[in-house]
Amino acid sequence: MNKVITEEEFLSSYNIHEFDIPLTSVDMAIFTVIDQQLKALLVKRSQHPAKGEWALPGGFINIHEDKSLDDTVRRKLAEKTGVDTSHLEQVQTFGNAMRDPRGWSVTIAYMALISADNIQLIADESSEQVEWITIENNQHLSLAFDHNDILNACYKRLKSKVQYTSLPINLLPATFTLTELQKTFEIILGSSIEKKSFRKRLLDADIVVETGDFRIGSNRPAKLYKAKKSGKEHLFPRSIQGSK
Amino acid sequence: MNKVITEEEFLSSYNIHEFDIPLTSVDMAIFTVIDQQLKALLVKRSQHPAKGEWALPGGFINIHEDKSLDDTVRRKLAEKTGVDTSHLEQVQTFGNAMRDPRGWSVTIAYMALISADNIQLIADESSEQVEWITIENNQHLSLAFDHNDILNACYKRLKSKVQYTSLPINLLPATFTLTELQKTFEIILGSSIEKKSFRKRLLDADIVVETGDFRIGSNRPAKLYKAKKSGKEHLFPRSIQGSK
DNA sequence: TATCATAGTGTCTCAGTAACACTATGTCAA
DNA sequence: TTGACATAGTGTTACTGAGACACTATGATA
Repeated sequence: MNKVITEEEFLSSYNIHEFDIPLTSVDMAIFTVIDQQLKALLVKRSQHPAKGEWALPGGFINIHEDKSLDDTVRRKLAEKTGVDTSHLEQVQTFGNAMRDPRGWSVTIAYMALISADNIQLIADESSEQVEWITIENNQHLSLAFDHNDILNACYKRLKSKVQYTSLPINLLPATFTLTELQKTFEIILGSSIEKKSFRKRLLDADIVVETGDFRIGSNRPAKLYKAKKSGKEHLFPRSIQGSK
Repeated sequence: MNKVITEEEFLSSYNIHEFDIPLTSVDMAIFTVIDQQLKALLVKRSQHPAKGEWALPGGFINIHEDKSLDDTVRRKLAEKTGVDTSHLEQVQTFGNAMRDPRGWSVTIAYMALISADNIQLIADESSEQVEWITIENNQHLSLAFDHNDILNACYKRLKSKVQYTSLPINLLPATFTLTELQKTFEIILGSSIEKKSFRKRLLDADIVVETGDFRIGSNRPAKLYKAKKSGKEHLFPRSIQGSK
């Protein structure tokens, strides 16, 4: 005969430590553009497992400190870069029995897009070195665990987003010229974009505004723009292709 | 003085049960089309917590049986529907301290698109009832945990996919007429599509082939088509809008 | 003051969706 | 047997936004 128990009774006798459950963590690809190159942040692990290997920043959820996954990710981002606001996007969750020598594990992968200006990289007890590395098509990196796959998934997401959203605007400083913005898009896209098409698309979308200032160089000054902070990422009606 | 230990030593003394880690599970929205309506599969929970409430099918990763997250999801799908092949897509991972009364928990949400023909729903020890419920815009369901949010995220993903991919073809039986396919797209999209545009788009994409058979009704017979099994979901160059 | 380099524009082409009127072909009832 | 009907399927034009590319604009510099 089965005894019927209430939810309270069930919960009071519930002990998570009795179950064989997977380890769950968060990893992130933090992207920026420096010197006309797309960069991602890597850390050299100072702790086991994979000690001494390069990996994506990340780590475990602190169930006492973090209220949500986003809290965990924002905490990790701030720990390494000091940045507290940026575009943050969940990309994909990886989970299997093999990816971590500690056993069955799940990691929720995020990508962050940040502007490189005023960034001070921070090493801490979990990482002896923190560095920007250049991301290119079809390159082979030997990262810890399955972080190659994770980085590739994030890079792929970023590349697809540059085709139909204005999102990569978050990689630039607060003010920028349209040429600088176009260059950034081209770097991610991996091909050049026709100037007029790009400008028309962008200006029609009404997502940038002139600041009134100019970037002065050794030629015609360029208007400086800033992103309109609508919060929403603009979706273009057609994807941009690039060609040359 | 710190003793330097090897990775082997580290792993041999590592015990996951010592840590405060979140519960990790998988939940899924299984979509199909029945009687010209989009349906999702719900189960009535027969176990605590949220006993007696309707919820999305899902459950814990069995770290001994499942090699990967996909294995877990496929296992859950087969347990409820008997279906073993279908379009399966990871949608979003939800994780926070509040969503489950057992404590900090993470769930990886998937959506599955299946054809409704020859489906026999299966109740088991974790669910006393299994039912298809109709999905509509802006409806309010009272599901267990945060399953409302999860279902909405999956529905949103499905709606966005119908605009620029051929993916919803997976909701139909093996053979179908173009009108039936268009109806399905319209149901998900929530608005009607211009017939010629739809047909041109679809036929140009080269993703369906005529079977040679016809659907006989009380009027002109319609050609039956089947999906070309290229495996890849076709991306249309522009999104479909719908209007009337 | 002419040259250069980069900023920014005018305008045509092209591809794919939207609109809509049209034709085609089966069933069914008189 | 035939004509109304309902749904299948087509022809054709308009519209929209990206691509191409030649053009003009404007500051620094020699």
